[in-house]
Amino acid sequence: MVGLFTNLQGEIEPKEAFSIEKTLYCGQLFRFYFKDGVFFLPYLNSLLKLEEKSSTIYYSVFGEALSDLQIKKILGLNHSINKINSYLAKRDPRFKIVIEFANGLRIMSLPPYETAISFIFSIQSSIPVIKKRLNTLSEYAGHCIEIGGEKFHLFPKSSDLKSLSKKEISLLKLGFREKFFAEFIKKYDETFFENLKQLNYEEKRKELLKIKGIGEKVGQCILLFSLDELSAFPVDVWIKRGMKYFFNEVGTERKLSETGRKIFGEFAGYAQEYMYYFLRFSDVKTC
DNA sequence: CGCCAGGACAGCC
DNA sequence: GGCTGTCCTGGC
Repeated sequence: MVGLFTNLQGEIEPKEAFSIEKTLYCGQLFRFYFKDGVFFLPYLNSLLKLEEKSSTIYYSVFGEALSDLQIKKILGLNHSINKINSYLAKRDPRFKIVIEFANGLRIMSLPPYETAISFIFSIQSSIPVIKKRLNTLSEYAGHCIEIGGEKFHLFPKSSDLKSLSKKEISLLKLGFREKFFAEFIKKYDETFFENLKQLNYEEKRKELLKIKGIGEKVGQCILLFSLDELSAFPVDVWIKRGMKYFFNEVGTERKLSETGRKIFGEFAGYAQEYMYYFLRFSDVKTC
């Protein structure tokens, strides 16, 4: 249990397009719950409850307090989305249809330690599988918050994970990812990632790629979702198809990522998430 | 049951 | 630097 419950409440009126659904279902965050029109998001020592009613966001915070400003930052509501959209449309007008379709999606600002583990778990895995692994881990080692008889588990701290037994690790069924995870929790903690924030893009990227289990794609996801690098451009199989479909570009992940960053500049990460959302949820088939 | 989806890495050139 | 084979689980 996390201390005494605070139960802060408030509301946010987004000034520009914002959709909780698009933001949560685009694969940046795996662990959230949806029930009766309400979303629950574990975030560090807090549980955030969100409800969208006629474009107002009503929130409650359980566990550790979060300010209005912090919540906006977590949800990407601090980004000037109209400016970003017109910037991207200008960089490549062929992309307008994608921007239109995904409008409302925001890049979140997530805790890097958890994000790193989440994307190590994501290697060669589908979203439901990733979610199950992360939930199991949180149930073993994370703090629990109970609301109205419903239990929610926060993501474990580095200090919790260092004491995981071999057996508990094996129950996560990580397969070949297990060795990456076991080494990761031994060698890294939250502070390591907080310190990365002071480096520039290329330095951060290099540091991440030194970690076993973090390659080009996973590294760029961590940069984009948790290390304030909106120009990162992670290339997975979807984006690979998309780059061919929209720009007739092919090549390695590294090369396509550089191409995407050249086309879309400082907000390439938004273009990447928009593209992912479009490829997965629009009717347009690219292969 | 077989088949497929999904990235990192070592080993090779 | 790029290419190839291998690694494992769960859903269909």
